[in-house]
Amino acid sequence: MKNDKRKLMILQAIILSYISNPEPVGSRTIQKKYDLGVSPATIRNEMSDLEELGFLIQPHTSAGRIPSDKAFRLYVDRLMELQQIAFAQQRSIHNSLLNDLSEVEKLVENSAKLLSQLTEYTTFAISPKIEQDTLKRIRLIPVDETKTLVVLITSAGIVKDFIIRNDSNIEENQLNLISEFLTEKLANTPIYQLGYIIDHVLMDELERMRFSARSLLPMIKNTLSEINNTKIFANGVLNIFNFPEYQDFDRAQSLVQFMQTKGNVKDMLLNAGDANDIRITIGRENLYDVLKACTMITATYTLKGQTVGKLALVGPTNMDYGKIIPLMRSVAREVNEILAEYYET
Amino acid sequence: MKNDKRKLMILQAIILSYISNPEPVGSRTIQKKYDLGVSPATIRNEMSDLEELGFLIQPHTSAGRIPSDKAFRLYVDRLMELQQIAFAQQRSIHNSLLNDLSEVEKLVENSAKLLSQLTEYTTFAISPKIEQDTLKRIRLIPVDETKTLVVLITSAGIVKDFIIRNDSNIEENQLNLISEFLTEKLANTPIYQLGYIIDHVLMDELERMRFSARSLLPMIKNTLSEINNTKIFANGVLNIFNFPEYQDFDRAQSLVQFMQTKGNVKDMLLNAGDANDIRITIGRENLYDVLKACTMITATYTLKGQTVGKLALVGPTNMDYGKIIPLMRSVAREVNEILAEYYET
DNA sequence: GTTAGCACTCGTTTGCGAGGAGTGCTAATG
DNA sequence: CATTAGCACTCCTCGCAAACGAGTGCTAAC
Repeated sequence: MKNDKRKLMILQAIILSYISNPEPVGSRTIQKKYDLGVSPATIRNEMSDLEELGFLIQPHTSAGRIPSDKAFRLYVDRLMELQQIAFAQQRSIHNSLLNDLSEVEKLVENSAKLLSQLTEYTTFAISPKIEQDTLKRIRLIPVDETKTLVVLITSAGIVKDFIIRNDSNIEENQLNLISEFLTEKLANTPIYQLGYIIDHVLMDELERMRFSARSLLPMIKNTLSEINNTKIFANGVLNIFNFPEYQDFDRAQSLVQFMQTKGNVKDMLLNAGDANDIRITIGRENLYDVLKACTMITATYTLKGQTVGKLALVGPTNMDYGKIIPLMRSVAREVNEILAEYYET
Repeated sequence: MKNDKRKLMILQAIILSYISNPEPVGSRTIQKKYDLGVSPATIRNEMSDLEELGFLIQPHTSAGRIPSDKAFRLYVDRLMELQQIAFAQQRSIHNSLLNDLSEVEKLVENSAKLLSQLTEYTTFAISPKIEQDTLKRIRLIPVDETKTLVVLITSAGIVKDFIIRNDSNIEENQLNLISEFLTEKLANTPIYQLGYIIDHVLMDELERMRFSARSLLPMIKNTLSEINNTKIFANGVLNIFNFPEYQDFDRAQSLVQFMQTKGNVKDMLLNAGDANDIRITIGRENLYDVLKACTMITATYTLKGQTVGKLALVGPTNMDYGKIIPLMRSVAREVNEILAEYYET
């Protein structure tokens, strides 16, 4: 097979045809659209061989053939030509991502949204886990008599804030003192350890220091667990209805249902594994049943060598890989570069 | 009509049947399911009258009849019986909403999400506009050498924060001084005026005061416009595919398309008008063409007499009003009570 | 006024034949 | 001996007509 150039050419022609028009491809179509210098009969013979080899599937006797997952895998690995991204588009991706750098989370969210717009497929992103990150600064700001804003800044420059309620009014000065105290005590502590430290180390100290605000600490501790929630961003879930494999209403809906459930998507992304480059899983290669008619492409965002987020694209197995892959790569690369440039400190 | 009790009973029976099963209702069905003590022939005569009066519609000669928008309007206004909400459910709504009180925006967002889960319909919420609100406090917090977190707190207790970049490192002390200065100067200024004041009043003063941070002000001003964006929260847009009126793929998709566009939804909600109680628009009563096969129910969130947000539910015209309306009322009432209790200060 | 009876309407389902796209086999060809 | 023309065969799709049935509207009887 590896050396049978004509078979590969025919397979490629079939795949190209199927990508641009998701219908079974017949031998005459190949001859007409991609003149390979042989007659339909010859092509038929080759197609028959390709089917035996598992690269083609015949929906029924008198239909043409469609490429199998195995064929797309071969195509992606060896046959495909990646399209060049236009400079203008590259630039527009870059600028679009620079639009909101306020938080890593925003950047990740926007990258997924952008990719969905560019490809018209479904995309997901998972926000950075800050558990491993260490605290850099904590600040308490009065909102009103009964509410206090807690702002956490991690060493990766990620900002998290939440509001807690106090039993009684606390003076701004007090809060400032507490902020300094907490920052001093908690700086460089990994986020996931904050709760423990607050419980076992700080509570006593605060008492001794006669801060009036001892009641604040448990509130802060309780909310800490929530901010650790990794967020899932989903875009263009509805585009699934445009996938050729999902013209069947019920199937599409069950996939949509799956995608709507954040837990599923989270598992899916976390299971996708890390990789330097993008990673492509085609059809049955996917772990999840509902995805076995889709191709998923994932990329990893890293900051200081640590994985801080992931990007995933879900599309039909007959997507235009030559176009989609460079787009995905481009978005992922830009994000990683921006991360390095603006958040490395 | 008003006095024709039997007609009303028959109409009600037809509506009930159509609510539980969205298919044209025939005279025999009515007789069998809702024994009214008369024969199908009699019912047929009445149905014929009801059709003439505009309450029933016959899809075609040999089909049963379906209730018109006018019929649902009558049903909602005069025939319907509201179901009691179970105490446990009431309680679960209450608790669910109390879950995250950190921001008014969160509360509003969660209320819509909750309502969508409870009803399995599509819901929207629009977040409070803070333009009219006044600034209470502004605080600058260093994130790292090149980034500063700006936290705004409004007098309604709404917190907005964003990150700006500085040209050069600014000492924490400096930032504290600037925070105090800005808070002093800008407190009680309506949010929408902040930009103007910064430009025309503060720039000079800062200069005189020799703060090193003059460059921060333009950045703050530029970002102000963005945080003013009223946010739209949409939930369960996909549930539209379950509406009986939208089994047609293209129609459903055009509605979904409409709903996905935040601008449309924003207009829709703002046009819905304010009201103390919920407001129901059925079918053609809706302004928007795409909604003319839907019922929209809206509620208003108020704080200190001011509208701070809105909640909307979009479902099929044959929704179970007796169940949905109490749910919607309950969620809206809970939110308003929580607003009054926790944010009134 | 109510109702049984019945002819009539019209959408839906079912079955069937024609049409057509495409294959696989066979035999001829260079 | 690989290639190809020719042709029978398969099987899906489309269109159409007949059968079906849910429901109506009218009429005549109660």
